[in-house]
Amino acid sequence: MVRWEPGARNRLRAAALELYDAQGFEKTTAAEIARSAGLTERTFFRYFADKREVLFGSQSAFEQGFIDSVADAPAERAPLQVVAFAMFAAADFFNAENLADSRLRQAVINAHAELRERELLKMAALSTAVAAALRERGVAEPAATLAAESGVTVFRVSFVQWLADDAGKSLQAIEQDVFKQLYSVNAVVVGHQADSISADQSGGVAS
Amino acid sequence: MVRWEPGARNRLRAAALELYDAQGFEKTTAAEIARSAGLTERTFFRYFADKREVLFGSQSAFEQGFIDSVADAPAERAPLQVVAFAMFAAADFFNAENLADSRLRQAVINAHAELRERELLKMAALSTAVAAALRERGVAEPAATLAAESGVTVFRVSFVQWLADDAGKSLQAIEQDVFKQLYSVNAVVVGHQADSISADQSGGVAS
Amino acid sequence: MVRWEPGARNRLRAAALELYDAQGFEKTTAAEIARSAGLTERTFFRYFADKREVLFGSQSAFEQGFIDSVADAPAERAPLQVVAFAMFAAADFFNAENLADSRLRQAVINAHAELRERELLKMAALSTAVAAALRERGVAEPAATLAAESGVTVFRVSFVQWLADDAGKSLQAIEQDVFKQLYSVNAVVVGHQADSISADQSGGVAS
Amino acid sequence: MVRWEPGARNRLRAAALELYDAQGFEKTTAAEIARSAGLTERTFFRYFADKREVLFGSQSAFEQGFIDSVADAPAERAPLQVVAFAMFAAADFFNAENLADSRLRQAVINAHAELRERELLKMAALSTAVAAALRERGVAEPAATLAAESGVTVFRVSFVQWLADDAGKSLQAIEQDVFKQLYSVNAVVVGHQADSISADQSGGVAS
DNA sequence: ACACCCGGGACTGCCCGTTCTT
DNA sequence: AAGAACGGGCAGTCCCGGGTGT
Repeated sequence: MVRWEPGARNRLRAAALELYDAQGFEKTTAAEIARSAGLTERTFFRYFADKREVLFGSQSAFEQGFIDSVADAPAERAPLQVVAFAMFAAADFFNAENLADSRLRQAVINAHAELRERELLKMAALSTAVAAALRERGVAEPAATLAAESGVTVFRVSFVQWLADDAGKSLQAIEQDVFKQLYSVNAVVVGHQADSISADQSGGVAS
Repeated sequence: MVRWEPGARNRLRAAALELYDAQGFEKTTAAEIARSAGLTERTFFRYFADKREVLFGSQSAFEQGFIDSVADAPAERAPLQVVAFAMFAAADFFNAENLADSRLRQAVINAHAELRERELLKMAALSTAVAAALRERGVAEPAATLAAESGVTVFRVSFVQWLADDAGKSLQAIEQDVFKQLYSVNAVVVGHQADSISADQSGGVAS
Repeated sequence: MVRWEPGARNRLRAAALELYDAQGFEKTTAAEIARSAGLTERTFFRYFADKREVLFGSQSAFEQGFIDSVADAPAERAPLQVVAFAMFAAADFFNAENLADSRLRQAVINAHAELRERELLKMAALSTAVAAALRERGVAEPAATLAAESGVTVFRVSFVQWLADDAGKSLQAIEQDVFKQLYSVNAVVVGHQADSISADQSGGVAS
Repeated sequence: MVRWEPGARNRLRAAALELYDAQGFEKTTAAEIARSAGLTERTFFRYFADKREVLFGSQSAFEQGFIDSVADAPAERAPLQVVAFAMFAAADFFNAENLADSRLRQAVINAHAELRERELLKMAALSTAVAAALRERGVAEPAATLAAESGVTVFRVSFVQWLADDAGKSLQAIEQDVFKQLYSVNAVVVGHQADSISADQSGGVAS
């Protein structure tokens, strides 16, 4: 007898996802979801803080894994490498088995600005937590925040590719590719970038 | 053609900011804002799509400047330098005159998750637009998105510092510093980062 | 023990009828009705789909009785007689006890086109249901619809007379009279009506 | 020389019909109709009292013809025959040329209860006017009302058939058929109907 | 005759508190 | 302890109308 996850919660989540997909997020009322799960609207809101949260509550394991892995990363790594390590470690929360579910969920989110907002908030919370974990490791600001944000950006870009990819490439493999791309983007001007930038500025933005 | 900013809009914005600051965002009703501006709730929603938008509608000039500057950047620049150029160019939308306003506005936003959500959405829209502008310049994906996201991240970190800074340092100057930091974060492993990362992974994430 | 006074629905209905009568339907706001019943506007709309429906929700027992009696009518009756039977059977929903209420309600309805619209819709729904019940008995179209509409028309005319009548005549008795009148109206030309009509037409509408 | 495009009313009507048909009546806003006609919402309401009226304003010629024909009917006719005469006379407002338009319009009306309400009100007004015209001819109540309602019912039933008919039968011809059916419905019990009805009642509704 | 600005009210949906029942 | 029943409060959208300018 599992007390932790009552059936009601999952029934609500499944009903919500299906209805959001079928008729759109805004056209689906909380009462409708509840009815479709055999419950009342009031009960829906006892399980989920709001109509959006029903799509976001289940990612906490991934997020926790990401954050914990920052602490568990080998010492002596540069901040960005620590984030990469954690990101790779957490990648197997998304695998071939839940690819279809992830695609459906993401399609629903992408279709509605309200849901995008919530997703961005979750991502921002993740990157804030990662930055905090980096500071715990002794990384100073703003390096911690920059590394954390960069890592989360790589994850997002990779995730989109993973969903779109039909060749069955793993999320981890994609992350590695994207990470290399990030280095390329930054490496172009390596060595003199800071100077060239300020030089640029003095000439280019004569305010 | 838009003739002139109607006074009603500005009165509503000012009233909203003041009330959000004084009693909190959620405790302030739209009717209250409107009344305080000498108008009705109905008029409030004619000007602003929702209660949050009243804090975000006025940034479009900055955003447009940012995006346009991407197109106007000198040729032969690396993507990240283009973004930096645009960011620097747009920085003077925030100056000593509106510092106090910006601080107040940001304090209100930071205090409420709902407003943070909207801000994140605006930032995401900005970075999407910047990425598109980069692609117009011939930058391929995912480099365009990575550069755009990195640039917007730098802007955000810089903006926070600018608001916190009491020494009167300009936003542009701060942006230059943060940009250097971003290069540092990425440069640590320059030359062998990609290999070291994949090597890391094969040994480090054998879950 | 009880947090709210019971009978919210009835209180709302009573308050609405009184206010509609006193100040007119349009000049009465839903918020006003609710306030007058010790409730909020939101609750008013939870009980009644719209501001008009508050005057029409309670007739369903009568309508159901009307329809059911069509099915219960003795076999071997002509369609119009079946409808008459059902109409007579349902007549005792309106008696001396609720005459005053019915008069007040009807006065309010008659005074406002919006309410007349709704009443007509209810009557149309009734006659549609009666026609369907007739078809269940084997009556073909368009006879079923014509009989149902005729019956409902008789009911309406009778109802008006019943409300206006000060002699205390029962609705059923009036219905019988009106029904006879309907036969008279139709019987005048019995035997040659169809021919005379078409003949009429060829000569009469040639212009 | 003309400052505005002429025919605003007709443009609005056409735009409304198209939008009501394409996306439904309720999902179409007045602002949308106006925009689609190159006008403002305010102008829409200057032409049409409400959103429904845009579908009903053009029938007045038919209604006037119907009513006038009651007065013009040959003397010495029974009330129901007078109504029939008028109905036949007015029938040529609906012909093969406007059949398609009528079908579209009716499909839109049938799809929305709000529009059905308004149509019923127009029909009720018509039958009231016809009854008044009959009284002018010396017909007493309730015969006038019964005859008028019966006639309008026949028209409605006929109109539905006309719209559904693919054989190109004229409205007038259909009206004649339906009128015969009405006589059949009433004639079944001719001669003893009144007595049998009251007898019925005394025995049949005693419960 | 049309534009724009604004008010006012109907109505719906989200989200919440409390009470009663199982 | 879960859930139903009942009601409140506010956001937000739409219909409709008045007023003013051009």
